[in-house]
Amino acid sequence: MKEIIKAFKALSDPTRLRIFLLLLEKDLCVCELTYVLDMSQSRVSHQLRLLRDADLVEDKREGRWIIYTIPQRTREDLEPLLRRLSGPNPAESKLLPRDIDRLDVCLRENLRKGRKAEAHQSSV
Amino acid sequence: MKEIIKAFKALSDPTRLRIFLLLLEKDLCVCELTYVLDMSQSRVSHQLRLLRDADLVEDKREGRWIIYTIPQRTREDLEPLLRRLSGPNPAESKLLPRDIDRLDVCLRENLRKGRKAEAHQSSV
DNA sequence: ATAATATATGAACATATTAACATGTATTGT
DNA sequence: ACAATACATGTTAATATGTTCATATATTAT
Repeated sequence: MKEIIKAFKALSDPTRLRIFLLLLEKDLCVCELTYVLDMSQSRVSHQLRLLRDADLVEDKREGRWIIYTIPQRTREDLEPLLRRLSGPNPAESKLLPRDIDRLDVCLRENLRKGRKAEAHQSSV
Repeated sequence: MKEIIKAFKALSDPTRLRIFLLLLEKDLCVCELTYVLDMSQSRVSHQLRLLRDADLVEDKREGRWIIYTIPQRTREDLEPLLRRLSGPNPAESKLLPRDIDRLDVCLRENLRKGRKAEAHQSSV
């Protein structure tokens, strides 16, 4: 029962739910999440820790980055519920449009490898 | 997204999760819940309100009592998840043994109709 | 080695949540 | 009408949570 509560609690905060929904779309490192969410790195790290403590995400180092992932089991447990819960169209992701946009930008500009996305307003 | 958060938040408190799990087993009135949980009536009422605000339970007056129910839709959404989440045996209820016991007593003694369970320690 | 990048963590503060207590309302029984 | 039962609600105090700021650690590049 403690584990159930931890899991629900972890997902009952807007910041963490946004992170979780983003990770459902794609594995991401902290700096990518920081960019997409437009929040301080420390804030993102803190919340990632809680998600990890609740066993909702896993992390693995990959060179300089630490990539966060949702384990398959967790995905199977929660994805169906998230699709069903509230909202007129249960099929579509519950992500904020804003987060979808910034995730797109982040992936197109290859934030992780290229190190050139600091000024993402720049040239084509 | 706000609704999702409300639902998760509602289930992320031990008191409310216990109530929810009890209601999954059987529709109950406030005084039955108060007895089973062994808590103050006001505390139970408060928590029921939050569950209701999160659309996780419904209430209907029935004579002197107000019966709390989990709507079918909600049941379908959450029962599978609760069965899967953590615990060696996903099939069994996640209820505390203590709550199971007291629920049994409560139902055997017919707390609602009989008005005789005040001193449940009493005679046969 | 040193600097730069990526991430984690600890302390302090503000805010939100929970529980206890007192009290209010609605229904039933006499 | 009155008392008793069932339930709800407002207020306050204790506790938990989220965010920020400062700082620490780990990896890579030079």
